[in-house]
Amino acid sequence: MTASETARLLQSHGIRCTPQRVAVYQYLDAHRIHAPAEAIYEALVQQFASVSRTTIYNSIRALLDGGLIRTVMIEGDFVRYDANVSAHSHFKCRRCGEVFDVMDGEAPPPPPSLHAFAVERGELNYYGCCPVCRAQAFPGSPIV
Amino acid sequence: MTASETARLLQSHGIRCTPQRVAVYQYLDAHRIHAPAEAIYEALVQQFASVSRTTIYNSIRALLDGGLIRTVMIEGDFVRYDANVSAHSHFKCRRCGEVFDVMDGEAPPPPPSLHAFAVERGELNYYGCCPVCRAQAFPGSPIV
DNA sequence: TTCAATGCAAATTTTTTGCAAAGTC
DNA sequence: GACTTTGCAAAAAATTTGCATTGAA
Repeated sequence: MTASETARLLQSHGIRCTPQRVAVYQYLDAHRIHAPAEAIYEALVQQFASVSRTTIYNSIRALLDGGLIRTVMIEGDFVRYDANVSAHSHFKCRRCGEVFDVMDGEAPPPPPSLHAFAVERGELNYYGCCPVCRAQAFPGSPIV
Repeated sequence: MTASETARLLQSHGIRCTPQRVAVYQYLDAHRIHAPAEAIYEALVQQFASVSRTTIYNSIRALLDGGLIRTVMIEGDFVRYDANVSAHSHFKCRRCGEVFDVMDGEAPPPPPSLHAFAVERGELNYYGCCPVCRAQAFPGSPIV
């Protein structure tokens, strides 16, 4: 996605455009690794030597408010962000820490006890050990 | 649950007993509000004037390792803890911040794409507006 | 031109660490 | 008695805030 396409996307979501905001969105869109703010900062500092963490957090907030990105609340010491806002869930490997997309799973509809609640969204996370880490733990076993 | 009953419970889970650990577990068991470490600290400081946050975090870690409590990863600036380790999910009201138990909902079994992953657990969160906050937003409407 | 965003520095908040004293088994 | 936990102080890490300067519409 080019910078001007991204700029139009932000504007169509009511987000004022700045080069930094465009770059934050482009980073998250191109690197679907559920990056935390610090990773975005480290990537953007290559392009904008003087970019600040404040701007990263400001840009993230603007993109969240516009609905262009989403938080991923999963075990870890920081909040992760995801440019994939379609229905899907996540798996976190407790060994290597990586967060995987689970495209064929999504939160079930709200159960009866939530009938009086206004439910905006559901979020489904799985935890365990990924195939690569399993292979390291049990060398020789097939990865399936 | 008395202190000695709690002490036996911790020991049966391989957790060494101290008065502070017993109190942390008792607090979480009695107050099912998905408390963060700070709330536990504020409660325990009433009983143990000299208790430290370090001890709260140490105790939490011991209880987590023993499987007596569980983390609740949901939007917010801190980790919450839950003495209810049975299958259930959570709802967070984005207006008042409260986290509700959803006893009739739980994470679905891992979908096909996770077949090569060792899945330890699933976690299901909902977000939105609780009945009380809805009533405040739309006065006069029935809470259902 | 007007209002909003950037970037710096400093503060705030949550959680972790090093270590001597005290406690558990 | 051996080893662990406690609690203090300090550090670390993530995020927020105040404010002067710059930039977008």
